[in-house]
Amino acid sequence: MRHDHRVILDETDRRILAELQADGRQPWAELGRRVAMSASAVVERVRRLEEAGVVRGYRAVVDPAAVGLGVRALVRLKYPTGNYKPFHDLVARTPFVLEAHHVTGEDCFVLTVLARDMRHLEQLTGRLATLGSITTSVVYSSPVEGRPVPGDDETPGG
Amino acid sequence: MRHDHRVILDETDRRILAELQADGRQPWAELGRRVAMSASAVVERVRRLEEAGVVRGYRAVVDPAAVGLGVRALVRLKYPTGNYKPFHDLVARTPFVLEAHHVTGEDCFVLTVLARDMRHLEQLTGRLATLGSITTSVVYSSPVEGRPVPGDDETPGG
DNA sequence: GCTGAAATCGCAGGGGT
DNA sequence: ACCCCTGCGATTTCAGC
Repeated sequence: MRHDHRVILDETDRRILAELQADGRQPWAELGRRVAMSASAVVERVRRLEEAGVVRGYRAVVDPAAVGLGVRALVRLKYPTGNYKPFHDLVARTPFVLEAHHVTGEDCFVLTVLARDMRHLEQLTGRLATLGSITTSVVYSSPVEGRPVPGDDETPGG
Repeated sequence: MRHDHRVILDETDRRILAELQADGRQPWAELGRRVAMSASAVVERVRRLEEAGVVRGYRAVVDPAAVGLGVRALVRLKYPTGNYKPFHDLVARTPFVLEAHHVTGEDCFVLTVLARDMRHLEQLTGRLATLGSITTSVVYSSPVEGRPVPGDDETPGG
């Protein structure tokens, strides 16, 4: 659970990470079978990966549309000041903001937002617009989503 | 595992989803304790949530920086034509593209990209730039990340 | 990293409200 | 529709090697 320092992974570690990103709930015994190790050995490796901060946890993947949040949007925010307090306060009490990234470029922040419908999105963006100038892009579809973090040596023809 | 049609969730379902998004690997017995139900009852509910497409799976959360991918960027792509084949082909064989969203606005696509370092990012964006005009924003930090999908009635003072 | 034994869990079947 | 209990096989865990 400590630092973010680089960790050296061998081939088995990478296979374990790929497996756990594909199915985070499979039994250790099953995972052991897939990477050709005993259950106890695989558990020890996973424990070390967690300890090293490589594996940060396990999460169920929930489909927003299935729970009534059918609209997804990316909101870019041009934030005028260096006082980030109002920004943090607003996103902290707005659970529909799934992500907020501080980025280079003209737009200081990029947010990923979920909304029930366009009316709800209008309301959410209205609140965000009190912080600064925003640009909203509504997501039509996501051709790529939920890809696993690749192993650090992966370079498949490109 | 069926359609994306709306599903009606009660309070218990929402608590289950919150728990499984916080720790997707906890034993059903433990989850039952937390929502005050027997293990078998909680398993039955989770099975139904999976069946309905609300829970799409379980994934380990891997820290990209810990495996040597210390750079994250958002790449906006102004795609000139309606022929999406070259785009899909390129992202399909580029595992460092974690997400690709088709969005409204001037930029047709927004991609989330991981890279080992700036040199690697330069290489990746160079490839993407063959498809169309791009705008790259490098992520400094992510004040909000990995938030759970909120219950559909959540409106906490905001 | 492997084995082996005890505790725990997962999974079906059956039944109650 | 929803929930609980029981039984058995599989899994987890922790010891020692």
